[in-house]
Amino acid sequence: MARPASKHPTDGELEILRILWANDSCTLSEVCEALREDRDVATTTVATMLRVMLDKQLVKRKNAGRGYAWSAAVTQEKTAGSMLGKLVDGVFDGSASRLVAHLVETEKLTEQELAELESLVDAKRRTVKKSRTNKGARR
Amino acid sequence: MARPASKHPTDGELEILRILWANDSCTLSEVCEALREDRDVATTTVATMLRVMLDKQLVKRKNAGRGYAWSAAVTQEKTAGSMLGKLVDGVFDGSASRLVAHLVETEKLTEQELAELESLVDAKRRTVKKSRTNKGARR
DNA sequence: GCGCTAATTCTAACGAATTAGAATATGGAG
DNA sequence: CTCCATATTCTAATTCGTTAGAATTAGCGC
Repeated sequence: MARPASKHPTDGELEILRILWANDSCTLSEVCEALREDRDVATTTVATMLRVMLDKQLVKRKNAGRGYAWSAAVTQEKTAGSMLGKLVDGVFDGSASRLVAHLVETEKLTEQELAELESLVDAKRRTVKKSRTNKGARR
Repeated sequence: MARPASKHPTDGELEILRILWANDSCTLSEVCEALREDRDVATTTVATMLRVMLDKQLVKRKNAGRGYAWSAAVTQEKTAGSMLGKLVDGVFDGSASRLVAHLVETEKLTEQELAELESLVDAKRRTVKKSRTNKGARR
């Protein structure tokens, strides 16, 4: 009868994860320092967030001198994938290609990115085609 | 000093928006009926959600017989765009092409979609190039 | 016109998320 | 060894999102 715990990191949690992804291992004050480049935040606030994230197993920690060394417990790739999946299902009717089409149409990609993308897609098409004519199949 | 209202539709709100996007205009009971294909929900719950969404200007309504005719006040395209932007900034370091690369790598696209995508990208590259050699420039 | 049914509004409860002060613990400097 | 600064834990306030019962309103059928 109340709000369900979100299956994905919240915005605030994502902010911290980004810092940990970029740094591999941080002390509390290092996390605080990084966060304070964007906004004002109390040390205890960050400590509380880390503890909550520890419960959710979004971060992990190990003893290190006067406190803990904090690091991410989920990878950027996995997080990106699940959040992307949710967005695809939620607003693009489950169609990933529609999402990409949207990006292309709204010009969020530079000429250079479009070029890279084209060769990426081309390469992928060839490997997919090859694995299909073999035993591979899948999907 | 507490949680800020999210700038984007929540999961529950998105569920309702999807129904309204697909139907253009609904009565309360039509929304309920559509929701109940997925899960159990009380009529008053839906009514409350609609009222909250009205405050946020996610939906609008006009008088129609015994109640209101409800419809979306935001387009699917605009919503998709802002949520996509948030995801790009949040987990893909602002790089839309990295997001697409992720989709391609993790095989979320069928061979047919890859083909469509390739011609889409190709077409876009040509129009971008053309407008750049002319006065257009923009961005 | 009168009641039944559906829609709406009012009210409220409760968990999740965010924020941070107060209290406590502890490693390192001197 | 003692003190200090930092890190952590405890506690709590506040708001949002989600859920729905109770009460009220208002067409529509007869």
